[in-house]
Amino acid sequence: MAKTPVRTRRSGSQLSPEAIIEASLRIAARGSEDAFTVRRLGEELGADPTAIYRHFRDKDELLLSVADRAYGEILEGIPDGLGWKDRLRALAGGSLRVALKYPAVASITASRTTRRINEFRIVELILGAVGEAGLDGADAALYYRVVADALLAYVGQSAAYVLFAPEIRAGDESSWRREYRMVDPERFPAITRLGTELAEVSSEAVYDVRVEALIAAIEARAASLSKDAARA
Amino acid sequence: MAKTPVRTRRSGSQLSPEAIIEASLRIAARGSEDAFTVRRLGEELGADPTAIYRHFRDKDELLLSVADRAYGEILEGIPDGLGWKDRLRALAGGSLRVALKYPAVASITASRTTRRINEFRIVELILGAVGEAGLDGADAALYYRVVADALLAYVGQSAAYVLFAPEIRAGDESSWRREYRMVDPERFPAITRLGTELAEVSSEAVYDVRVEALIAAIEARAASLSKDAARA
DNA sequence: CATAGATGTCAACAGCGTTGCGCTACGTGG
DNA sequence: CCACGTAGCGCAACGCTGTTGACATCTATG
Repeated sequence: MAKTPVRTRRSGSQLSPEAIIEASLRIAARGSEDAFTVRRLGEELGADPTAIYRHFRDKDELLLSVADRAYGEILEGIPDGLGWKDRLRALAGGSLRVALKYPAVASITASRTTRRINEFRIVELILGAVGEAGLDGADAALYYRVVADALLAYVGQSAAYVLFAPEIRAGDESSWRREYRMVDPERFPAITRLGTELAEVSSEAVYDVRVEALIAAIEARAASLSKDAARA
Repeated sequence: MAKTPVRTRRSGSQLSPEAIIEASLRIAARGSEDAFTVRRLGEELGADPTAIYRHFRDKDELLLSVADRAYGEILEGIPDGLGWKDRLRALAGGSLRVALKYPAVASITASRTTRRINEFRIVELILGAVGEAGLDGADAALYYRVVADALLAYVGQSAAYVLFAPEIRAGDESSWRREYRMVDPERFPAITRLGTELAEVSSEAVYDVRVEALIAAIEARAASLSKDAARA
């Protein structure tokens, strides 16, 4: 009784958590062309869809595992030896890149916690960066959350956007060139005046500004702390 | 032949776009206790679920209309006569409040464009604020997008979070007090050291820091512009 | 007054995540 | 070395989702 659950993989076993996670990433990488469903996953694995439930409690648990694998991919792209600012920039850039590579995963996981190894590594990375910037204790924790939530929210939003059906995306994208050009100039003078510029803003530029704003906020907090210390 | 579509409501008509939107908001306001589905909406209206399709092409169009109504609710809460910073703060606070009031709507709409009247008004509000701060042209457009995307992303993330089934949310929330307390201190020294502080960060504080970081970024950009102008 | 169009009901479809049952084949205890 | 327990998998099915087409009704208008 109370056998220790044996970890030895059966030779006859066709599936494994690893194989399922990799198949999930392959499907997720196809973006909006291929929905990430349990049935599609079974097809990809050449097995019955419900066989997945022998390896993961439900789709949510699978998703968290897949997400953590994606976190690993982000970490791989961050070189050693960077200062804290460049480390955060590399994290931000890598997060967006991986999120857009696996949008189906990123869009669902953006408001979740995986509680798995690679998430711990990213948390440690951010905490290290804000610590290097000069924050500690409650400040470090607060600014960790600011950075983490901001990155997750934005990459999740971007991922959800590229997941939309092409016709929906086309409608949203053209709105700056259509509906926003036909507003009443009396009521909406700024929109009317900046119509051209609004249509030309690139997502990359927006992302850059947001990442730099985060870094500046950390720097400002650290500076105000050292000023207080000097005054005392 | 090419009749002008008559706008007169039929007396026998039980439903109307307005009534459907209001019923949608009632359901959405119940959060995770009551799913926002077409069938549930029919029940709320005392009508057949598919009757909705006589007033909206599909659920997406309904959702955009509902979202724009919610945008109106945000605008109602913003008093006149505020400076640009306080206007942005009021917008941020109101957005979060309304998003958490109707999470089902906010979580889906956060990466969309409604192209409707109240969205225009919010765009005009933000453009006015960044203009007052001293930005114009491409700069105003860029920083509009920074503000709008940041607000949408964060309130969408928050809304999605409160929509999760209670047991999922409980797991995520307790993770800082469980899994994150049991990590290997050798590999994750910062997590180990800051475990207590990490568990105690409040979402409100995180939101405040993010909003102030946005405002600071706008201010910094405006300052660098006026410096350039003075130098010339 | 007749008719065309708008509105609502109903049944049904395809797709989703998930569960229970039955079969097979393996690893291990006796 | 054999029998047994069970892990792994396939199959059918359930309840849920958004959506469609056929049909009925009722109203405003020519």
